[in-house]
Amino acid sequence: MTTIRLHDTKTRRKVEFAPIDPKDVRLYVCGPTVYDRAHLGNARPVLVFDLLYRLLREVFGAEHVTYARNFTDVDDKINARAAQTGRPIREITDETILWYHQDMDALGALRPDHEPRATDYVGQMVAMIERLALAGHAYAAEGHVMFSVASYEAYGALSGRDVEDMIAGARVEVAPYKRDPMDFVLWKPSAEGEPGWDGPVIEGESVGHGRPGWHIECSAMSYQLFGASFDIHGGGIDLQFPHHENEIAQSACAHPEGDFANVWMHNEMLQVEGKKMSKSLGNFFTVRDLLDKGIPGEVIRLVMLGTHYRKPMDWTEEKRAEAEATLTKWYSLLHTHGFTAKMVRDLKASGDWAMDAEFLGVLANDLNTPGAIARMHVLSSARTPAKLVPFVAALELMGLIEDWDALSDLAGAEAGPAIAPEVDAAVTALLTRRAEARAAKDWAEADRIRDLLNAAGVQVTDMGGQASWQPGPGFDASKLEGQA
RNA sequence: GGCGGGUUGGCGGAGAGGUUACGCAGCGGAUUGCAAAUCCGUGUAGACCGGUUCGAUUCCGGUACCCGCCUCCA
Repeated sequence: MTTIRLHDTKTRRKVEFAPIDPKDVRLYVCGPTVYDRAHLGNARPVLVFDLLYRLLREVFGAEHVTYARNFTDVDDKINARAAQTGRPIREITDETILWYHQDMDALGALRPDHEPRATDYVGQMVAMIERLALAGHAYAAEGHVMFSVASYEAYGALSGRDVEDMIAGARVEVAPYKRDPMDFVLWKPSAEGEPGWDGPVIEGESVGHGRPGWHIECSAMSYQLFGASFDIHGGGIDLQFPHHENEIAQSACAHPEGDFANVWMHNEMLQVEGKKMSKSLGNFFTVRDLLDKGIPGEVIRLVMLGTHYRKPMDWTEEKRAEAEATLTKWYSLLHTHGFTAKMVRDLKASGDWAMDAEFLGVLANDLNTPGAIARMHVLSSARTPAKLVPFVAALELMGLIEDWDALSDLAGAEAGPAIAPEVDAAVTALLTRRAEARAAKDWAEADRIRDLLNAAGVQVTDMGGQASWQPGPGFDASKLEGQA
């Protein structure tokens, strides 16, 4: 069996991945707060952990891996959006979840097995908060329930921080209801009109109407779905502190019988043309923006996987173009070798389906996707359908082809603007004249016609004595007027 | 102020203490009437200064620069 090695943030070392139960490998990833379209940065962890999910399924068997990714559907940003638009919260979160699914589906990300919504687990959160209070790790104050950081001595282990240092840094929020500046909210009161639930009962007294703090949801939901110990917890590096540190504190104190997550994985951030993506710099865009511009999801996916997940990744126009060229080349290659949905099905059924061991080994080495892509380039140099099978298997594992019936569309460059019949007729007429000139070996005239067409952005290709054409960059039919 | 990450050839981007990353671009060649496409060949780079070592781009220390987190954030 392939050995998977993963970089564990907590120990800052690469570890051999040994699941608690190989028949039930459990992966939890922090999902989005659903108040708006997912931006490109949101797509990075989705794609990184989608690939981890696929790798785990490949190695342990699809039926032995469970992937959970939450939706945070209770949050001040959502409340603000509701207040600002006058729309019901549930309508906003439902709509955003729908968008999220559409956009991530377009990137070829598999749906997780569980997508728990925070609001469906408030009861479990309340129970966990009460449990923490009973064990002396939480206290009620002014309608809030706070987690007492001082009660958990291992606090800071994940992010390598020292509580004393952080207080010295003086960037912690001081609030009157905090016993200690580092303490964080488990439950907070809701005002009139804000979403709220009956709060936990602490020392025989109800805390009152309110809503959960942000961190508790992941602790409660992962416990409900996976139990006190599970294998991998993932998310963006920006969540390492405080979100994940707080999750650990809550889970470890509420369920000291478990280990919570054995391996912690964090992806680095995304930049755009060398700069942090931000609305003020004007380089902020959503996944939908890119898709609407005609950039296929596969292209976005290949660009993302072209940088190792633990390094900052820069989204650039140049990378987009290179990824698009690579994919078009690969899809055309398979198309010309006659790959179809049926052929792939038959290959899988016949036992001739084979995963390249080197490819899988590279990928299993802490999800080295750039290395895996490099290996795919080597595998793609095979020139018979049978020898291309390892390449095809790799392409599938990378999630770069979901629907083999779409191969011909993918292979034939992106469907450009429709060609008007009169333009087609004009080009064809010129090509006919060029064919006559070529037949007469009048190369000067033949090249003159091709130059003319090239000037209008028409790409002429001579194949097997036949000339064909496609609109290329800078295609402008008006330049052909009067030339036929 | 605290914590962490990065610096690789023209560009992107990996692994590995000593032997080809890979892709794009470029250059040379095959093929083609010429092109396109394709194929073959071609690149000794590793911020700077020290140290360890028979040998370091790869390990250790320092310097410089860049970036992220510490506040909602993937």
